[in-house]
Amino acid sequence: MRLVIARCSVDYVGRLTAHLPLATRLLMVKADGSVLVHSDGGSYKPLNWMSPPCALTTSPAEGPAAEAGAVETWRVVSAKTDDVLVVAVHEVLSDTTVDLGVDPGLVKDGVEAHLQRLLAEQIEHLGTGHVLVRREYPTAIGPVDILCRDAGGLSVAVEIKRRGDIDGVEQLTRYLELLNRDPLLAPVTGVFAAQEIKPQARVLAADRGIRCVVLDYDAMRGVDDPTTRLF
Amino acid sequence: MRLVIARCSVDYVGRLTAHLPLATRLLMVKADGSVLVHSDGGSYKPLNWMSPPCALTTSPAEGPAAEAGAVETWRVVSAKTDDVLVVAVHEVLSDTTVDLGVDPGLVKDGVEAHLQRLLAEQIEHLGTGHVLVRREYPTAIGPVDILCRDAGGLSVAVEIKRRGDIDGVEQLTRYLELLNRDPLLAPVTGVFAAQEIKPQARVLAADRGIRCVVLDYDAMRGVDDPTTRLF
DNA sequence: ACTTCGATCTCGTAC
DNA sequence: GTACGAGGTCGAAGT
Repeated sequence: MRLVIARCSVDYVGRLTAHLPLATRLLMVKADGSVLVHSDGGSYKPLNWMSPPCALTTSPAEGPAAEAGAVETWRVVSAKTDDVLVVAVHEVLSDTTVDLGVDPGLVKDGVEAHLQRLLAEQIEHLGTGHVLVRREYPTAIGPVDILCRDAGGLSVAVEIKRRGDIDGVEQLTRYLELLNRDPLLAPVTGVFAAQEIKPQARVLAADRGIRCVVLDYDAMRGVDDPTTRLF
Repeated sequence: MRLVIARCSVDYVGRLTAHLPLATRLLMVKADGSVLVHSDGGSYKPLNWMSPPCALTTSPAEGPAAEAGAVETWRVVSAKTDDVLVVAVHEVLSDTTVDLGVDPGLVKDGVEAHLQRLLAEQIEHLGTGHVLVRREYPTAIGPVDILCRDAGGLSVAVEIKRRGDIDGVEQLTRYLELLNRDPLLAPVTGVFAAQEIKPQARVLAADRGIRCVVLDYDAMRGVDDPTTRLF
């Protein structure tokens, strides 16, 4: 990895065009050739960048760039598209290279899959008497997150999202349409379960006769595993 | 901005939990207190991070961390949530601080919003006699990009995409269904406008009686602003 | 290889 | 501020 602190201006041309006026920034060049332009704020997203696979070439500044005060021009060209990132380097304040090696990678826990497992174990959150049939119940257009039966023995298809948006309701609607063609299951009702449900999704769900259930992840995890966080 | 190259392990607990085993990485500490953990590959996204507003405190390693070989512990705590990022620093290979100042920021061009504004200004691209009613016309399930009336005074709902895919046609279909329930607007026809329309989207649109219009962004921008960019 | 979908999404923008 | 849609989305999992 190469880290350059430089006064520079940056131009990107690709799916959109973008320009960064002259300022002091961090230029990060990774082993795979990708380049990130970071400022001293914002968030984890760089101001501008080029994703791998790509190639970086540097040359002395020429023409208008040189006249504007640039001393070196970086051209980062995407290997697959015709995207290009051009950095006009005016002054290099620091330039260091370090070998980091390959990273062993990230281990995650607590995403939607986890929520699905918890709800399957605590299916009573959908109402007294509910019984799990199975998770990832297969259909021709993909698996339904959960299929269960209510206190009356009627089939209930459940779509789980971390954040309940309109797309999730559409998805569940398609499943319900399909499941209701199966005489062994029909009638199948729908439940849209999420940690948070957007008003628009609620409206659409109501219009389709789909019930909305808000899930409390922390409470569900608390029941599942009483060990609390120690940090 | 502070740049530290260090052998470290990282743990994040917040909306999910995540762990990074011991390896050499770049730790970027920004002026707003945010911390980014980058490896020498991947993409512009860090392996792990803490978004601002947050606070970083460092202390000598203690207990299990110290026994595992850590010399220093970084705790980055979010100011608004209870998210926390813990970095166990085992060895510092480099530690530099540089003052970048405030960045003047990015100038963008060519996104969907721009396309929408241009089409609203040049609504005649939909056909002679078309008149704009309004952009972002509100409905219960979200705003329609553009509502206008054709030469005959009939309502036309327009969905704009950079790339016209099947999803966009579905979206427009939902809007049309809803808008046509309004006796003051009905009958409402649909126009699917995009720089590029996929064949499948075209077929679906035809099936739904939706007209497709391909937009020439460069030409529309040329009318709006004749200055072109030269690279 | 391609598609689909989640994300500690981030980011803009309209209300 | 909040809510919602787009993204140069990125990335993983399944087909």
